[in-house]
Amino acid sequence: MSDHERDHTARGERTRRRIIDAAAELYSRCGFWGVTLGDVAERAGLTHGGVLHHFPSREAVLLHVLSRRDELDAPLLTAPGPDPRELVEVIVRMAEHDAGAPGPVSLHVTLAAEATDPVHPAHEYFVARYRNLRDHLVPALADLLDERDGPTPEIAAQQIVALTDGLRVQWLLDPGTVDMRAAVVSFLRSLGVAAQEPPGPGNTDTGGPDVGAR
Amino acid sequence: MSDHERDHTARGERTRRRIIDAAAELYSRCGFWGVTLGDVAERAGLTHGGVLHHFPSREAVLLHVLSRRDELDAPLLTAPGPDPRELVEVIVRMAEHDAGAPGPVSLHVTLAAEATDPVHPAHEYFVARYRNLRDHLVPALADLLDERDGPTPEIAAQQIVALTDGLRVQWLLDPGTVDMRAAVVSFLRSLGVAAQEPPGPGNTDTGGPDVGAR
DNA sequence: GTCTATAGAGGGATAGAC
DNA sequence: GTCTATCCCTCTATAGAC
Repeated sequence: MSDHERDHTARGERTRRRIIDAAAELYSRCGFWGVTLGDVAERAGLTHGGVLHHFPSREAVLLHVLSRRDELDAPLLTAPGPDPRELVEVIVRMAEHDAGAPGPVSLHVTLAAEATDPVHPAHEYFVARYRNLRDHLVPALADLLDERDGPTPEIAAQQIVALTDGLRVQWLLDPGTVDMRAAVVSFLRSLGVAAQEPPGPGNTDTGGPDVGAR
Repeated sequence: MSDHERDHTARGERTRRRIIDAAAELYSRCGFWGVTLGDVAERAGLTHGGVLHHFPSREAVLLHVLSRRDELDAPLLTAPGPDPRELVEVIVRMAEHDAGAPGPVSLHVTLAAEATDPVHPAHEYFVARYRNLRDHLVPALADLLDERDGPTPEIAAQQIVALTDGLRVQWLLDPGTVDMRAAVVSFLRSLGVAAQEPPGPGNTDTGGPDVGAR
């Protein structure tokens, strides 16, 4: 491959990436139905014809946004289940991380709710994602929970994912009224899987590993 | 007022109601951005011109859908806070009721997520709604919780609302994998506000009173 | 009270110039 | 690889017939 060709395709890749990032930002605010090809093109710095050179259709842009998201948290979903001893820390770090990253949080919340409709182009994606996520948490929870007087690991996984998602909605609507980290830590203590004292300082974005439906 | 006039306005009211109900059903599947005036008109059995005779704009239809929703659960939001002794029962009944009513659940989940965007026409509505809902739960929780080793009433209210919302998303995506009632009951037990034995039988729609963000 | 007609803007997608 | 031009369709909203 010549230098010329390499530069050529490298630039194409960069443009595709710019388009995907632009679309992700817009979807995070307005959802898939609220964003047009023209909106995406404008934010990516080209025309809507240009976007359609890189992606065959509007729907294809969405699917590539979702693939990109999977790449970004591949460490989470392809890795083996979290070490039970680290589970609590991982979940709490996710809440802290979320609190510093409204964009990705909003992308998840908005698209997941839209994709509730079986006809939505991302429906199958989100069904599979939630299944994987819960299945990913169950083994570590099975280790930590006392099944005698607490939820089953399956129920606890549903609860943790639900709590996380629900807090995100309240926080996005009205950030000042919700403390995602405190609510998550307190829940893990109620479950009996976290110590009584909080494992770390307040609402800081540690940039640490990520978990949760997002 | 003549009989003629009364029949006239009564029919108008019925048509407005039909339009609002049609819009609510469609919004529950596709959100506000995913539904056009033509869609609403078709389902209500008129043309889009007919719809615009009753409502000045597309946005007005949405706002009337939200008002209608408020009317339907006025007993919840205008009543004084639940009696602490009934709080658990009310919350559990809500989960059971939801499990039999995907339409209203989906309307809430989809619009709340969309309305996360400050520009969405329903943004202010949902901000206020969540504030009211949490404030409504706090007094009863303050009565029930042992503050020494549990969450504050404010945090517990955030958690209950979040758990409920999050479970709804998982349930709508994949009903077979989620037991909303079990997850809620188990959480209330973890909080120490519900007895160890479940207060009633399995997933039955009792048609009882309603609580929750919806 | 509902319809048809129409305006005017904007949507997604294709073709071809550069 | 990107743009412009274009097609055809759908959208919201208005005006006026019935």
